[in-house]
Amino acid sequence: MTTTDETWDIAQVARMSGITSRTLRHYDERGLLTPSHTGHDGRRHYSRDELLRLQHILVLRELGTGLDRIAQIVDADDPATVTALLRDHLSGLTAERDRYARLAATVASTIDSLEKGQPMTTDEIFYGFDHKRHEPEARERWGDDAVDRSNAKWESLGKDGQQRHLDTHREVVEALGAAIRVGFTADSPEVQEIVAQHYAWVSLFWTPNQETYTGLTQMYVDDERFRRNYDEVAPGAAALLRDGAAIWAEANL
Amino acid sequence: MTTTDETWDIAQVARMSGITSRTLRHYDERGLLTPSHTGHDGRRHYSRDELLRLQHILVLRELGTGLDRIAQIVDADDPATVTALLRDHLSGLTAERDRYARLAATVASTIDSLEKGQPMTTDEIFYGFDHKRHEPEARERWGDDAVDRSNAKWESLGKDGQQRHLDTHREVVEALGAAIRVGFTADSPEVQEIVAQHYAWVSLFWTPNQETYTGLTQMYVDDERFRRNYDEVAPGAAALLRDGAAIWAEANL
DNA sequence: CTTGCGCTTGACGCTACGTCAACTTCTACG
DNA sequence: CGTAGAAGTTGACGTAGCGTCAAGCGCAAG
Repeated sequence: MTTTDETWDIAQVARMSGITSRTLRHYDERGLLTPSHTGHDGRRHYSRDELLRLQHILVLRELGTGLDRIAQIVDADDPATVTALLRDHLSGLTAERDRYARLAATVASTIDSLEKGQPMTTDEIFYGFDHKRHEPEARERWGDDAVDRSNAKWESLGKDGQQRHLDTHREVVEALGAAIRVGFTADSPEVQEIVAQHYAWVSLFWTPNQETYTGLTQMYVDDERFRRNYDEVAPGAAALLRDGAAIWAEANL
Repeated sequence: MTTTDETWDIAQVARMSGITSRTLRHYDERGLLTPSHTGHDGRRHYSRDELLRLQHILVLRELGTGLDRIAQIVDADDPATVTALLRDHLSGLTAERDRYARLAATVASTIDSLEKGQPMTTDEIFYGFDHKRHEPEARERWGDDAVDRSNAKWESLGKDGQQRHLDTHREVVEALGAAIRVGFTADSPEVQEIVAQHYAWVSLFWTPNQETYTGLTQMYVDDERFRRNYDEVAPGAAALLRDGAAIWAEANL
């Protein structure tokens, strides 16, 4: 019983997370992270939920997302939005990694030209330097559009609709399990129908095209966390969805 | 002749580099990047030198260095400082890459906990999240201390001392070449003496310890750009310096 | 002659905190 | 029990790196 009632004061949270207490106070001020309760003397106390939310916030902050948008994202607690956002997250992380790889190449080039004293062409000078294209893209990806629309959609569903939406995903996963047990193949009309349902489910918040949809389902297979979610109903469910999605997407997207 | 007299106006530079004209004006204002000349109407014109300087600036900016410090760095045009700084550059870039790898792991962990609804321990929540340690370190590494001392040292040398310093490195490289041709081994007193000279040369601006010094000389071998600089005098010069440094550092650092 | 484009110089705005300052509260110690 | 010191609190102002007007000028085209 005592383990679930743990709370931490501002200094402990600061040490654990590696940010300053000032930042925590700032987040409280902005309404981004409110302490679970405040002592009679005004001291802030945080519980496990706040720690998770904070970690969520910090990951997004690392990616350069503004606090306003972070608030929108972490407040969107429906699974479809979270799934879509995390997918972008992961691709954002790998994109960053690639960006630094290109930067390293540019630095090496610069070293070369500095050491040799040889001039580079103007094209070479800024090669691999997508700087302009990178920033706006990052901001667009997390733009008001996508997130706002997503949140608005979710809100507009009402309590009932939200519950139905959650149920829909359950149904998709279980239909996949049933299809596997019966032995349907990815190109069967039955599985294609399930894929269509899944696409409709995802599309409620985010509209993938052929490429991104096959990429999404591929990730369900590649990423252990997602795969487990599907395969716990029936082994191979994630793979079946991916294979079915590849066929379906080519025909319908 | 016409090729070396090229100039570009602010809009062209902005397009090439991917930054805004406002930023270029800001850099002019700060004295960070002054146009090669200004038209009678006040219009800014940039030549090749400014483009190179700008690229230098932008690379540093990507790494999160402040404009003040960027100015110090790009104004330090001596090879020892540049060598040390670029070494840190490259390690900084790979560190960033690693950081994003760890972030990806954290994101995956978060996905897991969100999907499963299972609580993570407080340690797990912030695992791989060196956030606090990362930022200050980056700022420290480029801190006033190192760069200021380096610049001050360089200035204090005077024109003569600066030239002597440049010559010293030439001497070290050529001594290595001679040692190779004569067949001296890394543990020979002659090579050890050369290493001592090289260490003294580096130490004028930056004082490596055993680990960082062996790391530095290892990089001379690993990085093609640096290696070429040594090996063009005699093949194997970089490797000989590294091997000698390993022995020398263990004995003297 | 004027319209419009692209530049110019101020000047103020903004984000995400850092950094005092002045004050309260809890804990430790004599 | 009194008090010092550590650690929290709330304002409030400062900072970096530009974005974003506003107002004006020079030049080429119509």
